[in-house]
Amino acid sequence: MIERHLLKLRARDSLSAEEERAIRSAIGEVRDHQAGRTIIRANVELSESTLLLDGLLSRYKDLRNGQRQVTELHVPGDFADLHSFTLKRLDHDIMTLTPCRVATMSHENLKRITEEHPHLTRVYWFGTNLDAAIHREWEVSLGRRTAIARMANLFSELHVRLGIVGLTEGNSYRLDLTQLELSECLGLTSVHVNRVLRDLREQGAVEFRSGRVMIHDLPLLHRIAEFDPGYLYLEQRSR
Amino acid sequence: MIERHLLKLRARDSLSAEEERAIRSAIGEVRDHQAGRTIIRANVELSESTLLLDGLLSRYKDLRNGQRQVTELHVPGDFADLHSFTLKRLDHDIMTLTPCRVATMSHENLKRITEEHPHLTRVYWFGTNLDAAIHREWEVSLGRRTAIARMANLFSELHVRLGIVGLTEGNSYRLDLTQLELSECLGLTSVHVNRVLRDLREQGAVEFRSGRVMIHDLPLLHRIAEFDPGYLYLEQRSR
DNA sequence: CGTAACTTTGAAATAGCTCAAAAATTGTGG
DNA sequence: CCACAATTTTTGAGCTATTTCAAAGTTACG
Repeated sequence: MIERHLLKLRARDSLSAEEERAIRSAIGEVRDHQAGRTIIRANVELSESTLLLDGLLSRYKDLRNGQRQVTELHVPGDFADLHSFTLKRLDHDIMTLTPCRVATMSHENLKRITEEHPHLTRVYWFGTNLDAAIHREWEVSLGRRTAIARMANLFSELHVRLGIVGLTEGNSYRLDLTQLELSECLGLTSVHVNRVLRDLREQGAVEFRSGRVMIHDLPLLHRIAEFDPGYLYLEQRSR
Repeated sequence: MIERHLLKLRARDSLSAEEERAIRSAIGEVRDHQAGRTIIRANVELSESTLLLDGLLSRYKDLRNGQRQVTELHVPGDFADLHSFTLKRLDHDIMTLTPCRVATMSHENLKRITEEHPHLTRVYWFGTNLDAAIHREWEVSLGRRTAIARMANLFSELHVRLGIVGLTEGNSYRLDLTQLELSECLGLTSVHVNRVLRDLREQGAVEFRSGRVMIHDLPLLHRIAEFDPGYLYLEQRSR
């Protein structure tokens, strides 16, 4: 059930059997949500964090004029809101982009982990710091990269993150987003996303159709993106 | 010495005398740096975190074409790289924008804190989550806001953050940045920053001259920015 | 007091946006 | 499995916020 979560954690640090047991016993209820539901609202006091088991989640903020900016996408194995443990409430909403299965971990149980498992605490702290690193890379994309490089970056990032949890088939993966949703990640309009996708397709780098990303030339994609996976911290830390 | 750091922490959570003592005894060496120096380089293994006592620091990433994106500014009382404790290395550089005084806290001492002070650990974990919240708000600015709203947001954010640590004089504060440096925060060119600053000045909202921000109409500034300080988590959490 | 760094302004260029409509795809009830 | 409504994708044409390039002022300071 939490296999993908363990895969994600073990891609960066070792976990003892004891720690794995602690995680398993901290997990609570499992829930299913339909696509397109806001499952966590900003500014609501929270008493549990949500672990994504299956599906795609989006952290986003809406502006008054109706524009939306997605600040991070979550793939299976990610905590959607581990940060709510220390923040108590969120500054953004979280919604399902596809049908999702999630598990909860109460803040009470997380507190127990901080009291009994210092190393596991650091592993989870690392997890939220990884989210921040992803935010930073997105800031760079949004602030400085061209539309095509932003798109290429997003596809590259998801290729790595989904690969870690076994959700890629070689250079291809499911990504059930509309072009409008992509545009909300990239700070673009959906019309422009459409043109950028055509451009990437015609260059022979990637194809995005019917909810699937097919990378035809990974080095080219990385070149267009100026992609450096360093910010995903794939190396093993030694406790 | 670490008074501003304590002010920042206590704006969000209570600290026991014991915890304050633990922080004080974890602090190491104090160092001074000239303006314009990169004091922490991406991808270098780190064994200590850096607490900013005085001055302004910038987290930034450079692109191959020479463009730069700043991902966060740090004010006195902030840890510049508390995240290096769990990340071990950074995905970005950190430089001084003004002359700075910093103190170090070794990762060894931080590790001891995670083992002996679970609540203080959560307070520090909160600190890195606050940085992530700031990143998210910048993503929204960079992705969706107009140039003038971005500028107004940055001035509003710094007004709050500097206020917490006693570095504002009413609606005015020191901000020793060039227009080029501002543009690197906002994903704009320095030419456009210049025009936006004129616009804000002519509207009677803010004036930025000779390293000082003078807010003439705070409600107007907030209105232009669509500023909501919720993401700065100013309320007290109850342990 | 000279020089480097920074700010300001102008004019032309452009990446990405807006508006609008057509084409394709997907989902649904019968 | 079909028909059709809704959603999504695609394309076109004109527009605008911001950039680029260039040069002139201004400020800081060694």
